[in-house]
Parts: sequence; structure tokens; C-alpha cells
Amino acid sequence: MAQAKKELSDAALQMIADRFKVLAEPMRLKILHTLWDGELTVGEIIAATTALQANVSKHLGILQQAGLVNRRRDGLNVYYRICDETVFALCEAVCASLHDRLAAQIGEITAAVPRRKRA
Amino acid sequence: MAQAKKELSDAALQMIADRFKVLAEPMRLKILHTLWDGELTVGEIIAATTALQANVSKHLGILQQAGLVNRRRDGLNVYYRICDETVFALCEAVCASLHDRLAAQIGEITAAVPRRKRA
DNA sequence: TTGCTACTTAGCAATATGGTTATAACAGAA
DNA sequence: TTCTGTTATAACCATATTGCTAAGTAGCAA
Repeated sequence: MAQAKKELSDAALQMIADRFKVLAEPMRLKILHTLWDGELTVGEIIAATTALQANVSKHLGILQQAGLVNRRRDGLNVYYRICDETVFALCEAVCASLHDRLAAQIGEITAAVPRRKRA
Repeated sequence: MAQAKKELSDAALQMIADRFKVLAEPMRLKILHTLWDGELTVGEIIAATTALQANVSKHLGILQQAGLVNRRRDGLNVYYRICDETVFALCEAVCASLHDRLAAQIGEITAAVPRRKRA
């Protein structure tokens, strides 16, 4: 998995960090989650997230500027969709990692707990 | 790639965002980069990153709390190493995505540039 | 034009974070 | 013990970000 180390300039590090930063907000993840199965209008995203319209719009702008979602106007509605496939892989990798970590912690604490009704 | 959508609680979204947030700082990425090939002491990391000792120590603490690096004391020195393999995959996926996006933008702007010495 | 709906942007307050400096804690040697 | 080298923590300042409210823009219909 771990390839040989390559040189990384400060500019490159900044770009990578910026990409992670876009994904580092629960509300943006929630929005991406609503878009998981396909494109939606802003109104539909607002309804699905129960967030204020101005916030959703701002976050969508950030996601678009990062190149993660695409914008399409159709009459009064604006449709957004995920256009960067790595979003799925990134989120799933993080979820898997978090799961593994918590599972390991459960194992450790379980061993320390006096048996009460360990199934 | 995109699996069927699952339910995600706010707590889950927060955990995922927190993980991304840990990776969303250039200095932490730089530290992880120095650890790419194996464990190093704090002093070695400081030398490799040319950052202040207090910063490196603080960032290492954040990385450790997130479960991304491991801490091992040996005499006066403390060794850190990457202990979450997903770090590699995440960074490489982001780099690939950034590369693709920039390459696409190059293609678009190239078509708009009056041919000067397009090789 | 006016009016309506859908969405975006501007400005503000509160919170959070990173870098810096200074100090503290830890481990070993003398 | 004292001294030294290594790492961690505390306190502060400056910056950045989020969510909120309010105002503005875009497209369509009458």
C-alpha cells in the first residue's frame, strides 16, 4: 500500500490539505450524502438536510469550487450532483478506518470490564 | 464505486468530519509525509519539517489522538510511526483527484489559448 | 412592467485553530 | 542530588470558519 516517498512542495501540501478541509465539515458531508444517489435541486437538499437555505447554498458553493459537485440550472431550479468519484472512496475509507479503530477499542475495554452479561 | 446510501447520524457525520479535519492541515500532512517510510523520533521530524518543536509536538498529539500515529518511548527519544494504513490510500486518492482536475483544466485552457508554441 | 419562486451573496457574531513563546515534565548521566 | 537533552503542555494572539439574518440576483409568468 505505502508507495515510495516522493517529494512534496508546500504548495502541494496546501492543495491536499484544502481538499481534506472541504470534506472536514459535517454539514458538507451531509449534503454529499444526500447527493449520493444522484443529482438534486437545492430545495431538495435543503429539505433533506433540514438546514437553512443560506448555509446550504454556501456549502454547495464550496463543494463546487473544490470540483466535488457539478451545477446545472434548469429554469428556476439548480441541480447539483457529485462529479468527483473519489468522494465515495474517501468517505468509505474513513468510515472503515473509524470502524476498525472503535472495534479495537471495544475489544480492549471489554477485557477490562468485569463480566456482567457479556453475551 | 458508489454503494447504496445508508443512514448517517449527526454523530457519525461528526466523527467522519473530525477525521478529515485531522488531515486538513499542511503541517500535519508534512509530518505524515516524513513518517511515510517508517518511524522517526520527534527530533528527526522537527529536522525534516523545519518547524518549531512545540508545533510538531502539538500536531503529533493530534495525530495520535486520532489514531493515525503510534507513540513509543525509548530513553530520551519518542518514536512515532503511522499506524493507520488508510492514511496512505486517502492521500493518494486526493492527489490523484487533484491531478485529474488540474489536467482537465489544462485541457480547457489550452483550447482557448492562441497557439503559440503548443508542442 | 409587476410579482413570485428559487437560489446566492453580504455582513456580523461566536467559535475554533494554528503558530509563537515560555514553562514544565520526563529520562538518563554524572 | 544536579545537570542536560528531549519532548510535552500552557497561555496568548491572530486568523479563519460557521451559522445566522438580511438583502440581492436570476428566471419565469402574468
